[in-house]
Amino acid sequence: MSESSGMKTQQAGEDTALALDAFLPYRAARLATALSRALAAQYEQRYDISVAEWRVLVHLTQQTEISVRDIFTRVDMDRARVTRAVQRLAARGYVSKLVNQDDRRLVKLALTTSGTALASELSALAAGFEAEIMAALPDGSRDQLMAQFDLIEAAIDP
Amino acid sequence: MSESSGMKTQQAGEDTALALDAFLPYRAARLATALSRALAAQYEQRYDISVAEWRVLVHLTQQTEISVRDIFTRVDMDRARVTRAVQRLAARGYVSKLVNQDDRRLVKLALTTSGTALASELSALAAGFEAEIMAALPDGSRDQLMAQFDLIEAAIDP
DNA sequence: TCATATTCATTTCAAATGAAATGATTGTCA
DNA sequence: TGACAATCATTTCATTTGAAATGAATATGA
Repeated sequence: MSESSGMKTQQAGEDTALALDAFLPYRAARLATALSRALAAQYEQRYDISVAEWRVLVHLTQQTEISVRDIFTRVDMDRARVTRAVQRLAARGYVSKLVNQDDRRLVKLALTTSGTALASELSALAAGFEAEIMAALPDGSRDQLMAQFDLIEAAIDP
Repeated sequence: MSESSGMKTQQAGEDTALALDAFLPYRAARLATALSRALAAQYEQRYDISVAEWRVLVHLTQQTEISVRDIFTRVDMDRARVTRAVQRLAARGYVSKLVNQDDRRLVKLALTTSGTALASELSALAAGFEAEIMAALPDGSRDQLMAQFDLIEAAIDP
């Protein structure tokens, strides 16, 4: 407590100081890790599923018979991370891996029966988690946030 | 291209499907990495500074003579990561490390002259980067976003 | 057709990460 | 006062990460 009342021998560049708490990249990063941690705390130990595995599962819930590439181009993970997540999921029987016969470089991924069941449980859990958080925000905040996120991402890419 | 027109042998659980593109934790993570990557691309090679180092620098711009703990409790990094970032910054002469004589367990961090100069350049670069992005959003979006982020973080913590 | 380039999934390897252990210092309370 | 708990920064160690290399398959163009 004596620390915070200590004299500052040098006031660092007042003029150039960046308000970290209002700096978008930093706040986005902080928000993302807080959300990820809080959500992961609800399923990681209970289902023994990592964030990467969870993303692959949910992605397969939306679209089945897709390749590793289909996932990592849409889901913001690199190829290696997707490959590893798929390996773990396949080893535990949640995901099936077949060679795509139309193009044998591609892998054909799909949820198994138990994978579908697991994904359902996880989706429900995730939806509940999100609903709890959104309840603390004014109505319409969700759509507003998504629209803002879309605009920001669009402003970055090109 | 033949891939996307392939038949789906199994339509995965329509009822339980989670819309990943509208799922807050996922979108926050995607936004954060996109912002972090785009910003880092502007300073990483030019100044040879990592994201962790950048955060420590900016934090020291706001408050000088602080401890490692002061940083990692506020800046969403764990102790080890802050220690390492500080080590690299100190080795290159951007940050000074002294023992706090009031409590000799604590380290007293401060920017050096060259560290202050570097932080100024980086802050200016970062502010410009952010300004470009915010220009693509309606007026007031920034405050709105920060307020929403605050609410979400508050809904998570307790 | 055949040589070359490209695409895909995986593996390799070095670096980054973070949980837990460590050593040093300070706080607490009987 | 003195034993024990708590706090701080750092280090250790096992895991995760991602860029680049690899090997297999397909596309392209002479």
